[in-house]
Amino acid sequence: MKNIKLKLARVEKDLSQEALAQLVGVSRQTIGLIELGKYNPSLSLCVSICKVLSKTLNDLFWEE
Amino acid sequence: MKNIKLKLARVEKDLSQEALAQLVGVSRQTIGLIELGKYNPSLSLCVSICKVLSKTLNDLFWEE
DNA sequence: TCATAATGCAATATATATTGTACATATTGC
DNA sequence: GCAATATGTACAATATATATTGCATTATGA
Repeated sequence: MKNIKLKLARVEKDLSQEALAQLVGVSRQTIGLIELGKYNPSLSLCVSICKVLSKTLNDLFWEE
Repeated sequence: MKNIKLKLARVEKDLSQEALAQLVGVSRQTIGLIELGKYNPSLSLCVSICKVLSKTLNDLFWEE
C-alpha cells in the first residue's frame, strides 16, 4: 500500500524525493519506493525520515 | 541502545522472547537482538511486534 | 510547444537483517 | 544445589533492503 502520509508530509515541506533523500542520506529511489509502498524500510531509516519531516513514527508509518 | 520499552511490553504480556517470536513469526534471536539494540529491524517487523503486544510504533520504537 | 525537473521503473551490485544451529550463561522453581 | 527454562552470543548461510545507473514518463512553467 502506498504511503500517502509520507508523500504529504514531504510535499508540505516543499521537498522533492531527491531533496528529502539527500537530507536523510539515502538514494532517491529508496524514498520513491517507500512512498509507492514497494518496500519495507528499516526502523532507523523511518526514524531519520520522521526527524527530517518533523513527524513521529505513528504520524507517517502507523496504520490503524 | 537497548530497547527497554519492548522488553517491558513483552514481560507485561508474560511472554518469553521465544513465545513472542513465534507469535510474530520470526526467530528468537531476532527478538533478542532487537531488545539488545543490536540491530535495526524492518518496519513491517516493528509493526507486527506492536500488534502482538497491543502497542503502537511510538510506544515501542520512538525515542524523543 | 519546448525545456526542465520530478517521478516511475528495471537490472545489477552490495550491505545488512534474519535464520539456523549450537553453546554458554543467567534465572527461576523445587 | 539441581533441573529446567530463558536469555545472550557466535558463526555461516540466505533473504532482502538499499545503492547505482540509466532510461521512460509525467508534470510544470516559460
